[in-house]
Amino acid sequence: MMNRMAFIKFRGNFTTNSSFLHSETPFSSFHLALHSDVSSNRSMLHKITNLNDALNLFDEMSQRRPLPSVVHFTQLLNAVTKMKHFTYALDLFNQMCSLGVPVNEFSMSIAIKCCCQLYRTKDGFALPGCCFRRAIPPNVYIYSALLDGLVLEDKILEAEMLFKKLVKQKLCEPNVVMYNTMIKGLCKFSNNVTAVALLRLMEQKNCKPSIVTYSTIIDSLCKDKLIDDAFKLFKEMLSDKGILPNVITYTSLIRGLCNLGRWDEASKLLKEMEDEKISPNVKTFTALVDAFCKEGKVEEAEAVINIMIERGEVPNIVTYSSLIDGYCLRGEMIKAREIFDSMTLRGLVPNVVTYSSLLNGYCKNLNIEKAEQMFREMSGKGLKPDVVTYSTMIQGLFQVGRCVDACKLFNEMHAQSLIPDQCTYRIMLDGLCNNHLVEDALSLFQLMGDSKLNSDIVVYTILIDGAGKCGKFHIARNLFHELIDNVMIGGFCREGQLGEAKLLFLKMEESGYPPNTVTYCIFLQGCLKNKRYDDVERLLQEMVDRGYSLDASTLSLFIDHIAAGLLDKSMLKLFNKLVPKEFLDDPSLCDWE
DNA sequence: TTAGGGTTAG
Repeated sequence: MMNRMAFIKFRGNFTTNSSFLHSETPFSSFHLALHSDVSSNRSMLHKITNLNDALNLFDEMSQRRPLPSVVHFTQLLNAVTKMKHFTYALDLFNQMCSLGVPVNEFSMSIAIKCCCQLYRTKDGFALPGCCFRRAIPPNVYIYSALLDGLVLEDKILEAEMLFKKLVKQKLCEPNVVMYNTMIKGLCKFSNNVTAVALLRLMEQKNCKPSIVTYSTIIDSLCKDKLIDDAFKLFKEMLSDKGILPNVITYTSLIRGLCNLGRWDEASKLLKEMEDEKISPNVKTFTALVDAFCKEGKVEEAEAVINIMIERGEVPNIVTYSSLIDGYCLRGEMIKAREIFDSMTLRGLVPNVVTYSSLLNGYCKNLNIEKAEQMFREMSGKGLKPDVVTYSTMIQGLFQVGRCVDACKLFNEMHAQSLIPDQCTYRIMLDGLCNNHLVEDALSLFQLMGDSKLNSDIVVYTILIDGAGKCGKFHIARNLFHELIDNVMIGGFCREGQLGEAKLLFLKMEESGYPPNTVTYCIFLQGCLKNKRYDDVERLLQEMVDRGYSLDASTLSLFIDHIAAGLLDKSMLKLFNKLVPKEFLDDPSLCDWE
């Protein structure tokens, strides 16, 4: 079970083309275009498909007097952005400013988008200030670009705060794209409930949801295995709203069904989509390949690949990585290696995921030397092992009893500024316990600050089991009590039995198992969800006194309640002491008062 | 006469 947040997309670096001065394109044609009418200039801009042409055209444009209009510069800026050369686009934007081109909200929004795509959303936020100085009112395009940047960087709380601030202070009226961006962010964190609530809010505010809105939520529901809810929404979209599904909507649903092993329904849906004259694409086929491989059905997966090739679709790196997983799962490592090697012949360059798949295969088949070889090989190729690679390797080392090496690698991972996730901690704790190092496991458990990790029932099970096996029944019992209490309090809160929850909460202290940070978060969430606010402030103060902190989901709930005017703003002061610093590093976003 | 949103793997 992998945390969805761990799947941060790989960002490829582009290389600078050094043949800047040796371009084969005759620039005079672009030059001429600028003299002629606007429409032909536009068509010229459409023909620019490489960076050199664009940069040369920019040079030429900037030497002309009078300067071409901001519209022409913006078109060029956009062309560079579409090529994903964000650094160059930003550089051009700066040059535009130096040249005195009167930049407007169009060019500004492109510049902000570039900052955000480069994971420099903070710099993007500096630009609206620049907008004000230039008397450009930031509009819904600019704010949407910033919102998208926050979502891209997983700063979901800041994204929510920005969105609410925009609405509350009437800085702009969110449109369908802005709603979709916020919904995408919520879905990225599996907050489907709020995503659907936002969909309903859109309807209320007469902002028509689009196919993008529905597809985003449907995809998220499918990823969380809530396939029936996904189909409910699918039907609503089709029957009530008359919005037609496209290949993306179908692909999400087919993947959802396949991952649950509901093959018959998946194939029915595949047929339905073809009847609607919507052709499956590489991603649709890859979803099938992946699902077959996860069940070890590599023959079926290979058959799908053949069909897709017959249909003129080219399998990509994702398709083959899935196939490698399939063979690894069956222990057919020679075949897995063959697929890996054949990728290069097809012009596909294996990436971190591909390497990690094969490495995982070697670990699971207890060929640790080969796994270590892959680990070194990928570094040699300039690919940095990520959290998943490290976790896989650590697990492999524990499995062959090499605990010291496993711990070394865990430390090395820290040194590389990689943050261990839920999966890494489970592997570490399990590895230590299985190798009779329960004391070490317990100290590591104490060090795990994140309450999401601390409330992980799997983690508790590993530890209780480990402690029990080593005869440390006292420790096992303590852990068991902690777990049971947290589960019970959570259960009472869900059922609306706040009185029972509170009773148990108070009893914990008396019986020598004091509530931990997780217990507090669970109980506080219960109070908020049941609109019982009498104890909230006192509980927050207790948390401050005990040095505990609020986790992201509890904090997000608090923000919702404060924004809705259900809680006193004076509580915001307590948050400063209870919120991990990284959530509040941009004070401009937190001025609710 | 220039700007924004949704689907792929470990």
